[in-house]
Amino acid sequence: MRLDHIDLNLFVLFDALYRERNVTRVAMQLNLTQPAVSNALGRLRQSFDDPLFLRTPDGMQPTPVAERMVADVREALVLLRRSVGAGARFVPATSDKTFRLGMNDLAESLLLPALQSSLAHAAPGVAVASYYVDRASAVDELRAGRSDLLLDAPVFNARELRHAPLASLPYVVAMRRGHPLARRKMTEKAYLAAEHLHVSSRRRGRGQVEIALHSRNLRRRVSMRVQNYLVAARIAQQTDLLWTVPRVLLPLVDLVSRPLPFPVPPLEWHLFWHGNADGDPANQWLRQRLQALAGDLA
DNA sequence: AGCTAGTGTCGGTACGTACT
DNA sequence: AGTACGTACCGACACTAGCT
Repeated sequence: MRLDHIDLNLFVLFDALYRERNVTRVAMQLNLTQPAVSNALGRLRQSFDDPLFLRTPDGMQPTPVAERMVADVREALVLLRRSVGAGARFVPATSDKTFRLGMNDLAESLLLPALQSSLAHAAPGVAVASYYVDRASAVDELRAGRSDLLLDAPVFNARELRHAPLASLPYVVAMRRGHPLARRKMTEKAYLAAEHLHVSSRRRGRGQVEIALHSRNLRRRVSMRVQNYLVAARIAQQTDLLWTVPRVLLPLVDLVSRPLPFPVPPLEWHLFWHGNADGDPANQWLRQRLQALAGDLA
């Protein structure tokens, strides 16, 4: 394949199709018709002598050749956009960009209301879409540009990612109003004797509390494990389960709290993005916004 | 330099095909 | 039947060669 025989715009289409997995949506994004995109894909297929994307019930799935190409294509597009000036400037007041964020419902509850207020003033045309992103696919999400930023504990060590600390959230023990343990000081003995509620979107894996207890050869009994914080709050309000949560959540729920009777490291939130997006002004702008909002949380 | 005809490219419409 | 991708064909446009 000779580069002088290929229209470089086809790589823009390739990038969009890799992200969207849908020819029709790509056509709308690029202001083309579906057949125009289909024809362009045909030219790409001819150039690379590979189908690149296969039609499946789950959309247009990339072939191994496309998978091998995508990181280089995206990197090249970032460099091109930077050098030709398109995208080199990000003007929040006039931008209609949609930022795609990966975060759980705790982060959504704590950050998105303030982010929306802040955007309404500074960037009225900007939209935000938040998704739950599985840790196993997090690096792929960022590499493919399907997500702009991810918010999670510092659990990723892929060299292609960049990250920055966002917030450090200390834990407390929360429980319903009128709970028998709400009237007195929380002791380690009382904590360990109680039944607990735990929030995690993963099927297995120990949380921060379990790790802290394990280091002291202690265990607690988790009798209910759920995947989102708003559900957990309702359960805690209606049962005697204790819920060890970041203190910052308390203003959002009708629960009382006590200090933890043993040391547990705070929940560390980091912001992750792909190295390709490191110099992207829009990505930089949103990172700064989120860091400012997270600073207000603390 | 300006005009014209031939050629290639690309995106459009219309329609076919596959799948749910 | 509805949705989505691929194909056939057509027109617009750009480029080039040849002619005046």
